[in-house]
Amino acid sequence: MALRYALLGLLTERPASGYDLAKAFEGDLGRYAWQAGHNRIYPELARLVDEGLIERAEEGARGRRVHTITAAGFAELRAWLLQPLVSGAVRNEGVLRLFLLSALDPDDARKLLHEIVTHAEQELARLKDTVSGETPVSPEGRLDFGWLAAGYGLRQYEASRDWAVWALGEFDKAERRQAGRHPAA
Amino acid sequence: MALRYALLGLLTERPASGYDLAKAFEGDLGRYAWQAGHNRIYPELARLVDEGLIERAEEGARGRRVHTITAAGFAELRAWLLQPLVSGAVRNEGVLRLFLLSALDPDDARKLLHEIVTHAEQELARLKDTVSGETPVSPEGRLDFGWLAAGYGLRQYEASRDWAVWALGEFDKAERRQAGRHPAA
DNA sequence: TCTGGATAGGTCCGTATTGACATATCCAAG
DNA sequence: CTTGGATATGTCAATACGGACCTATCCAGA
Repeated sequence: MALRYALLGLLTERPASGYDLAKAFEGDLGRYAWQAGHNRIYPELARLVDEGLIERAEEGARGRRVHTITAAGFAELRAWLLQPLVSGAVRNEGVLRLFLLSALDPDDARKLLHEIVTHAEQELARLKDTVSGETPVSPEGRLDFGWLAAGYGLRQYEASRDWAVWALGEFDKAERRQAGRHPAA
Repeated sequence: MALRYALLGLLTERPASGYDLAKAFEGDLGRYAWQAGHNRIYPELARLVDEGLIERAEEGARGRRVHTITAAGFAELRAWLLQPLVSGAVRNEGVLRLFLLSALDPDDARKLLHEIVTHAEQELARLKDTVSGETPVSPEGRLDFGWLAAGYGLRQYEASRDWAVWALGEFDKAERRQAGRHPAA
């Protein structure tokens, strides 16, 4: 159900072809929020057309077909966005790995935590550029999806990094406690 | 593919029945990392047994069958956890809504952002209790999954709240810029 | 004793999703 | 003028998943 809203949302920014939309999912949208390939997008676009939530223009060059959101489509999107906050589907392989970290022995776990910190720092550098560099408004004066997403990603990675640093400290503490309980032979 | 690792990971903490595992997904694990109902869990456990990654004990009361991770299962889990960081499947309806926020007109968007801030504050209060209250180590001296997860959730919600506050500010700025461009009639 | 809630296991069906395959056009660089 | 890469759209089969449904046991409290 979420894919259709992602598509409707993207189409409020500008009319787009399935190909354009597939590319949009390759950015921060796909990294933090929802993923979809063209194979999933084309059938869903067809359904949205059937339901009158979007309109499809005639074929352009290379069979390109541009889609535009309708008033009905916008109403549907708005209803979904404003419905009471429920934590719906959540699926994040990266975070799952973080959670399962304590299954490893301390050396492995620490190695992984250090990697997380390094990785987060890299992403932070990239995102800082995006957030500070890009013009924040669309021609009509609306904030840009990608820019908001980058701002979110930035804070997300800061949180991840801080968590990893905290977890490293906790691993150290736990180990010291164990050492105290079983003094060196 | 991730479900199996989640199950293997949970079984490194302690042997568990399918029912126990289903409950584990109702906590912070399911909220931030990966969701699964018992309808997905039972078939996957059967597959893991077939592949020799876990072992299933005889039936106890109410047909309860306790599963234990094998050495092979642990090796599989470890390999997955230590494999180079790739951003795998990500799916988060809540974050998607945040990203699509700028599709709304400023008043609606602001309303939603305020809700996000309120909601985040509530969750923060709950998580602060968990993180500060619970004993951080298992009997064998290993850090508790749930506790690490709560620590992550805490930082996550802080990031969400900060983002929403930042976004609110940006909406204000954008609106003031628009007002400047089209002075009040 | 009986009843409701928690424990415990499971199936089935429709939809969502992914990976692989397939095709055609446009265009710039060699 | 040809070739490779980007643009563009699709299908199909296999798997993953979620919601709904079903059964049965244990036990505490009314």
